[in-house]
Amino acid sequence: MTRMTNPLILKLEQRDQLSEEEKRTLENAISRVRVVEADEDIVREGDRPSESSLLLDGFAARYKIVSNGRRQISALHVAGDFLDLHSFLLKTMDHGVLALTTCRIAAVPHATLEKITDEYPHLTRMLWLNTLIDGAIHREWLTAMGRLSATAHMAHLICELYLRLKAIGRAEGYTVQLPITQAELGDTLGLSTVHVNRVLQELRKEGLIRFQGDALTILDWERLKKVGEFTSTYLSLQNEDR
Amino acid sequence: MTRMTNPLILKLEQRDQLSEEEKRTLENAISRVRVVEADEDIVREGDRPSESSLLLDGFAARYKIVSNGRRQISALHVAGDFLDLHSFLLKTMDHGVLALTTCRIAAVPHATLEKITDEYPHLTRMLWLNTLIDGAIHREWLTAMGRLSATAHMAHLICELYLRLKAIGRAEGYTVQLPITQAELGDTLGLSTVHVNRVLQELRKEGLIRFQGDALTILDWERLKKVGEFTSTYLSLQNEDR
DNA sequence: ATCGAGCATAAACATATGTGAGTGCGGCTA
DNA sequence: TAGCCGCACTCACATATGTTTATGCTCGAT
Repeated sequence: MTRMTNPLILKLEQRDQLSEEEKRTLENAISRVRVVEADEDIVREGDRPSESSLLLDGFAARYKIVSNGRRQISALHVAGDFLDLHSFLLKTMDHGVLALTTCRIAAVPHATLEKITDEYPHLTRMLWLNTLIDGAIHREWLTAMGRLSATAHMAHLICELYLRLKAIGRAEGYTVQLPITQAELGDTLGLSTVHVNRVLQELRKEGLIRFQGDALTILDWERLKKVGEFTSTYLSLQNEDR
Repeated sequence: MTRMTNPLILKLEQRDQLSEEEKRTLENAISRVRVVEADEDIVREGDRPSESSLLLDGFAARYKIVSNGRRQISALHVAGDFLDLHSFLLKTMDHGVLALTTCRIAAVPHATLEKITDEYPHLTRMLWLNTLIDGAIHREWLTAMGRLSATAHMAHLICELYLRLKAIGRAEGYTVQLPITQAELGDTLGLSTVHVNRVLQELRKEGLIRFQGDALTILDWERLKKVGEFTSTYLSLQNEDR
């Protein structure tokens, strides 16, 4: 993996500058890369990982199954995201992580993370920041789920995913590849598959999006943002001293 | 404030041991204590705090207002919780924090936090852990909101609050003081006030809880846990090396 | 070239939860 | 002591979303 293509570094450098040494440290932190096929578990609930998984390519989801077999997805992840950085300190996984598409995953040993916290304070803060952004996204999803209509919630999610994909260079104009089924979107939004379909029809009919196959195009960014009551503050896309 | 009563230290020591020096450092981190009355804002959306607020006593909530004036509470906080530790690295508040009761609040300057990250790696990890637990709670709420019935969701919340209050020594047997109105519970669960009332009636009728005034008593812990599909893993109440 | 699997879509119907408009209690405040 | 205000609680009715069942694509496998 060359430095230029490491999506984690890309992600962090949008939030603050990294020194050459910090970048080198991050690259050396990766112990091995594996491939997980779509629909396979990357980490399971109850696991106590000794390393954290960094998603290099593909789409993954954190999820939980409740008693009647229903599933809730609590996070969607794209290249550059850590899938379970929290397991470094939380130890036991309270949810599973699933590959939505074929995923390339790098392993970062917890021992290495501990060493980073001992020796590289600023890099430690940047990793901490990474988990704080996850938390900010959780809060935003909670608000959308609790207080927005299904349509607004979907619009909100689409805005977020578009910006996150754009931030790692995976948008072409207003089009992104989003290989996520309507059932998976339902599990993300807390909706039934049928209702996801209704809501997508509505967004299409309103001329806000096009979504055929995996290609999602935002046709009217301003109106979509308005429908989804979306503001991007919580994604911390600004470069600041941290 | 004497060491014995510092609820943050109490909280962290349940998760891992702290050295005397770490405890002293935490205590010295507090620059001043203020009191905020019920229904006042502690931090506002859009603020860029230069210090983080540690709740010493009282109940507080993180919240967001959406366009039609509806409110969603994304976190409930009790003594020992940081209300906006994340603002140390996220910089801009993407939500507000509100006092639900009279609150005693200690200020911890971000400059002090930065110094801690430079000099005390283990203490840094413990603060990071603190925010990771917030994140774990968010994920659990997402699952409950998306995939549990209103009744189960309420049961789940009650189980969580009971354990969190017990963990800081604020439970008497199965009774806790919970000075939260039904409207606030609705904003937490994403429900209307009317439905909160229905759901509480049901839990009472089932003999699971008693809730008069502020006193909440769990009458049948096992069945309440079952109704709310509650397991406490996500609260990280175990003591481990971190 | 055919088949099957997975997925998007549709319609009819069911229901959990929301809305609007009240009542009444209990505790402050004057 | 009276009056008010916030809060718990109720009822009748409205609706957003769920459920069940089915159809027909599309694409990969054989």
